[in-house]
Amino acid sequence: LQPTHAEEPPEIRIASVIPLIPAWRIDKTFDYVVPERLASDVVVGALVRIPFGGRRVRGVVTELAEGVPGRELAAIAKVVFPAPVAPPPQNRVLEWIAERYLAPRGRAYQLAVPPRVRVQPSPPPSPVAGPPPERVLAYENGDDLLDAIASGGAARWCVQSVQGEDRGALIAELAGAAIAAGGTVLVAVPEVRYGSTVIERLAAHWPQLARLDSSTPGIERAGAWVRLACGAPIGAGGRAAVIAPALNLRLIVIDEDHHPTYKEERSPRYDARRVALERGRIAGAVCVFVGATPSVEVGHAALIGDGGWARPSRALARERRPIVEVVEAPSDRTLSHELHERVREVVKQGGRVALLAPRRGFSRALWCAACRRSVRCPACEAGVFFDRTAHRVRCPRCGYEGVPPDRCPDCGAIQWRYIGAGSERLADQIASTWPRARVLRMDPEVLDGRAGKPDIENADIYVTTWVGTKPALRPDVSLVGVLDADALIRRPDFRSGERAFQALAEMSEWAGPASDGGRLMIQTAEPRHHAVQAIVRADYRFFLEREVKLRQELDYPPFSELIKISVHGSDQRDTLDRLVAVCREANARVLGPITVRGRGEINLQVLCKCRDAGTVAAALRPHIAALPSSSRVAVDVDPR
DNA sequence: ACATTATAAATA
DNA sequence: ATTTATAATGTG
Repeated sequence: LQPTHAEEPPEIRIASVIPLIPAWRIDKTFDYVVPERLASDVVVGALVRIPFGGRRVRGVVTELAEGVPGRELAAIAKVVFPAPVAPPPQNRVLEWIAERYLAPRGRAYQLAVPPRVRVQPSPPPSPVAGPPPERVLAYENGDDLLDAIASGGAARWCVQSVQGEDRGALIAELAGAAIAAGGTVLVAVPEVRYGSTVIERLAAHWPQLARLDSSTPGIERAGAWVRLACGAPIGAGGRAAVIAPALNLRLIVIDEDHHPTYKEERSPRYDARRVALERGRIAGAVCVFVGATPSVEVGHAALIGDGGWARPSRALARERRPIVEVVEAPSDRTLSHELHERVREVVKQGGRVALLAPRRGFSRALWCAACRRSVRCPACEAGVFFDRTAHRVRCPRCGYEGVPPDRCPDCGAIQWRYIGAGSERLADQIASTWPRARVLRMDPEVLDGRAGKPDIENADIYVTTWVGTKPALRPDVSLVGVLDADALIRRPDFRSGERAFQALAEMSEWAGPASDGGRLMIQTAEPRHHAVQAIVRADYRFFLEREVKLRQELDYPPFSELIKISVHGSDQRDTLDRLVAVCREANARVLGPITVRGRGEINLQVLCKCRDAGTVAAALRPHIAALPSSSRVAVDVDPR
């Protein structure tokens, strides 16, 4: 009856692969034949090597199908990594990152790829139980949080940790709850140079902790990656930890979510906090933000009941705070009479003091190491600032700019010192005021000096800048003096209030509880500012409610989502205008353009306020993809 | 006529 | 990103 088709082509297995090539031209998948010998290893999410444009590149499998190819296909050469790096539902997170942050898919998939080293697959280690819950139960709603972790499913929580809390131990309790329920855990910590106490605490509980932070060597990171992909119970690292592989993910923890390092500054410019929420939603995991000063975005969600909020009792928060004094900042001196008296008292009693001077931008003065004279502007004799990255000197008064001289014009010495002018001068001044006190400057320059760690335990007065105050390096002090809180409060940025509050809260924590003699003195011209008052009251909610109101009035996050677009020179003005038109078409409100000086070049910049950045990003995508590679356009979704 | 270099197009 | 075909420019 039916004629037999003698040459019916047989069905074969076809894999769709996204090549790991960061180009808009390759923002799509390519089909390959799966050879019989690789049939069991080529799964969705597998990292493979494929022939591509006359060479071999790596790629990630996004789809598998049985069928008849519409054209002749090349074959997958081999599987590169012993475990899939982006199995579903992980691949959906990567696709989401490519979409939201306007990156070619190949670049987004690159995030899922471990360091380039050969590793062996490993059987999942048997899960070790965590510490029993104790600290978390001291918080309001702490029991509900444990229930949420135990029962599984997507949820978001804000854990507003009390000042002085051992967050490593607290997070270990949460992780223990997830592991006890048969799930796995990823913990992200701020990426900082001097290590993370939270990771050390976790490693103490779980020797098999998969360490992904940048301080662990590449080969070990690749090992951690494969262990997680094979089902290891817990991994921890910097912002990249939120895209690490995990099987049966139940809990994602973001430690100190206000920290700026959660924003990736290279493409794809993702915000790890936002990615964590999306991954939690997709994977059905609880997303927990832990910190003493949660960002306004996280705090606002907790405030309006979008997710849970575990917080310390008011009594506990007050018990942990230092005595806080707010004084008028003197205009003629650096130390007010009140602060001067406190320092004198403490030093007399053999206690220790920390004084904080604000750092002025990234500019430093240039000093001769021999005669200690600073380089002056040849045009107007004012002191010049030295820009280390551009290796140029600039005069703030007349705008003179030039190459720094080879040798000192006064004594001919060839050795220069590049020193933060503010803290250097302050340290000299403090030392001459209290000649018998040992004064130590704790700037990054001093800490990174080849002499190793300075003797931080053997000084009476520490003089430092905001950036020099990494928690890991803080010696015990009984008095912290903030010389100029206004430099924080008055910065020209809608997050200045938030940043000021967070910085002051850190200083409050450094001072320690009043019961141990801790005292914080803040010099400011705005003693009634809510960032300052919230520190006095040790009341995060006090700050949050006022800051949220301001954000709402100005329609800034969390009431809008931001996209920042910048183009290189003013000759790109029409490119920018076209993109702005697209944003407006997508119902974004556009501020600017403004001109921004960055590293010698002048950029044009606009800021888009969007109801949903995702839809505006989707509208922009084809236009960005079609731009010639010569046009230097940077789109930053969720800028910081 | 043929080598060298810039440019665009394709990559399964 | 890299290769490859194609056009453009240069050289004896």
